[in-house]
Amino acid sequence: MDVRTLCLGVLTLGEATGYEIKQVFEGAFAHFHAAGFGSIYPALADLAAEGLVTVTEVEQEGRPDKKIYRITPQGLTRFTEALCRTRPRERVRSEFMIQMFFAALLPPARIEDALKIKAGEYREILADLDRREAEAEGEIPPGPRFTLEFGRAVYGAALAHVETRGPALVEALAATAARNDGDPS
Amino acid sequence: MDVRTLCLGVLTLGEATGYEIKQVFEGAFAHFHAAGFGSIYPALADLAAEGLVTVTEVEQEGRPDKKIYRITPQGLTRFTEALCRTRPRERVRSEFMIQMFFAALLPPARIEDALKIKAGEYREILADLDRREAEAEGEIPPGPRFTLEFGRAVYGAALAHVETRGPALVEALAATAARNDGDPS
DNA sequence: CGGGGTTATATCGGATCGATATCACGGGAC
DNA sequence: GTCCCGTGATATCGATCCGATATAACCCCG
Repeated sequence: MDVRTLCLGVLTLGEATGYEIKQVFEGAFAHFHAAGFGSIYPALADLAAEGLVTVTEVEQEGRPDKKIYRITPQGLTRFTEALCRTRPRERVRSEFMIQMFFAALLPPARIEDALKIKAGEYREILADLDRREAEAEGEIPPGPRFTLEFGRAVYGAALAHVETRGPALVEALAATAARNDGDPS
Repeated sequence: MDVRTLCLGVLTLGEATGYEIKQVFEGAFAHFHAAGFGSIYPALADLAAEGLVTVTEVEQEGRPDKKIYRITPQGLTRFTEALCRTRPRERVRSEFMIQMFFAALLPPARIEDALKIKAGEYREILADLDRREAEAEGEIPPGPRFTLEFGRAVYGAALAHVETRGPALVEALAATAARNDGDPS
């Protein structure tokens, strides 16, 4: 699903500026679909040209005009169709896993650091999910709730794995490094 | 990390053709970094031009020439540096989560189907990881082992979540739909 | 003997990412 | 008090990446 369709989806939640849509991608959508300004602004321009959203320019003193986007009935139809038709793929791109896969090429201490940092990042993400739930106070609809809890389950498992299996990885790497030093056959 | 660097990484495991590199992306790397031919072939051409890999063309009857790529010492240095320098980000792009987030816009039966299909996909991925481990028979080095078990932990958690929380999602959606039908205020 | 899967190469257009640019306000550091 | 950084807001540009497509002949099953 392209960013154009995604923006349409965000606008089903209510009117928004491009900047606010970006905040949704960094907030509620952060753990399953991010997008940058370089995709969002052209997408909104296309949607407006197609009549799937309306634009209201609000003049602001000093700042650039604020453009408030609202979805049209055609836009909602279009989004619902796209949502139904889209086959639900899942792609991951993890430089962290690349580093772990090729861990033997780096010093064990470097891997140990990377594991510690990554554990910290996972804890932050989990804290963020908790915070978002606490702030909403039970008013989260079933769909968003499902995705939020999915995030918690997955990142919880990732954190647990890094914490429980990480030390064994570092040990194994240190042992191999020591063997290579001590017995350079 | 770009595909050029990734290909260099795959070649640290041994010589390979572009086609075989693609198979690694679909196998060992599948759950953390895929790549298509449209990225791999140009990447290999660039690497060869930079002297980071060598190419040996092997003529074959009928088929196109097979090009076997091997990493050079400069290539290994380049990859190790890139691996160390890269900050380990993790990005996810999940159309499945998008569908679940906007579940209220689709018929509950459609969501139920999507959940069932996704559970099946997760089971296949887990079976694939198990199969890969069984085939290697304990000869998996620590790095790849860590990533394989990470995949098991994460996809296991995802499957458990879909199976345990999925029914509650469908129920909640059905209840809302019924309320909207029965009491159209 | 036809159809589908495998081995193997490669390109092309469109989508996306990350960096960068601009402008001004408000608030905390010094 | 003034300087700088974060926030709100828009937008573009080049590099890269993705997906579809093209080509071509093999092998095996029915």
